[in-house]
Amino acid sequence: MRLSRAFLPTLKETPAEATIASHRLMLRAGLVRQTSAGIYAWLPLGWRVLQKIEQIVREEQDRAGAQEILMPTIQSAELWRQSGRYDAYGPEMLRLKDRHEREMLFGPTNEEMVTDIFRGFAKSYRDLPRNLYHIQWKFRDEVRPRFGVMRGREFLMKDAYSFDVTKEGAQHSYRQMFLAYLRTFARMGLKAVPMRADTGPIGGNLSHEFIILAETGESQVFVSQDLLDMDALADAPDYGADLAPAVDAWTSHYAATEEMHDPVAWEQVPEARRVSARGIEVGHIFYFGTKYSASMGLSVQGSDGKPVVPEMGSYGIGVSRLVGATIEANHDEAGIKWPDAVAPFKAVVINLKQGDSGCDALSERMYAAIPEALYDDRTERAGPKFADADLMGHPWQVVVGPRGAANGVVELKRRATGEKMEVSPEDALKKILG
RNA sequence: CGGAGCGUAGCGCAGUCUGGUAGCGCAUCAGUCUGGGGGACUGGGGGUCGUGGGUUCGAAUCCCGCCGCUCCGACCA
Repeated sequence: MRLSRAFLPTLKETPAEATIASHRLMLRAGLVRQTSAGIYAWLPLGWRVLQKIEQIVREEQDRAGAQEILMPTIQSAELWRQSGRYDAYGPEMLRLKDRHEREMLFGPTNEEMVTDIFRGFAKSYRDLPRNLYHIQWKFRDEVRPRFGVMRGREFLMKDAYSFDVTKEGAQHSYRQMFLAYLRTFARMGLKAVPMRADTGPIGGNLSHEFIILAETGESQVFVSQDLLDMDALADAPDYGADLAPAVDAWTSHYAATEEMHDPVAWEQVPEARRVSARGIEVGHIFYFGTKYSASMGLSVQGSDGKPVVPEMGSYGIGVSRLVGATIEANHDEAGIKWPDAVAPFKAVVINLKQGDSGCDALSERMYAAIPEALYDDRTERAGPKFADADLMGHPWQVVVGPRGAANGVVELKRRATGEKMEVSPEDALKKILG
């Protein structure tokens, strides 16, 4: 994409409403534009990141055996009355009426709907297990939206729902998602820590939160360094095998949020290995048994001919929140430092002298050779180009200036480290594409 | 939901206390010069002062209602 024609509006000054780093940078780098309290429009740069994250989530869900569907944002109140949650959910649920005065709602989550869909098809224990997920916009009418997309009212979420015949089967489904989540966040360049969680209003009795560490996180967390040293991508799980050992390896180390913190157990962790930090919740998984299947009349015929009420779990990832969380974990004073996997552009080619034949030719050549490159072909001076490149946070900056063009070299800058090197165009491409 | 604050040009703000017909920086447009970290000069354009009402000869400014947004706390994917 050529910057001279792109809709990538950056701001020199920070809009007054933004107080935390990710919100400030998302507005300044032109990722989003706020349209109401807690509601955002996604501009090209932000939308690209959102799609990158979504795609990683999708690939890891599919790999773990979940199947993608797409359920609507608007739901009928009738469905929620069946589970008893229509009255229980409270003012966080946005309720509306259609022209026939039928009560509707903008879905804050989809347990009822997916159970309704599933019960329409599943008749036999042979139809289980299944895990269905979708990536869809949710609305929760937060009392106080804040921190930009990190606590918005409308947000993009991946939510998966598993159906199993037995508790053991449900545990297996839970573990599949547990491991899939670790891989998902690791691929995004984030260090996510699973922590035992309170089950909250969704119910059930087995739950973990996935929290990434960032200085500006909203909750206090306590975690053993041993857990932080583990590599989620070390070996790909065999999702069909017994996953208990793999999950146990992760849950055997101490990790807790402030609410679940156990000072006595914490004392058992060697002092040098204790890490006390701030965290941002980016995922949450639950096993909740037959809470919805029972209340909504989902049952299948078992191998003995008798009805079985499926065991369920639900698994959420805050996709839009991850954009903010990634920035919280990867930025400096000048701007964003995108991890390669989610960067909106792989590299920016900065032409320092637009109109100079040498610079133009070399820049065009670099631009053509790099897939997903942004080309800063504006007739700006060097200052604004460098500033915007740092602000937008492209992993690589390919700087083409008159001197370099004459000598056949470019300057390559790695945004994450600040490292700069003068290299031949070929070596630059090798590093970027390699 | 308790407490506090803010709405004036695209963004950041001054002007409001003490009423007299709207200003600064950045951005933007035209031109000239410049050309490796948000450059300089010259000349332009752009504002229902959130909104409705009231007071007044006269309201961005005073009074009342409403709307929107933000911050702190409680709550929460």
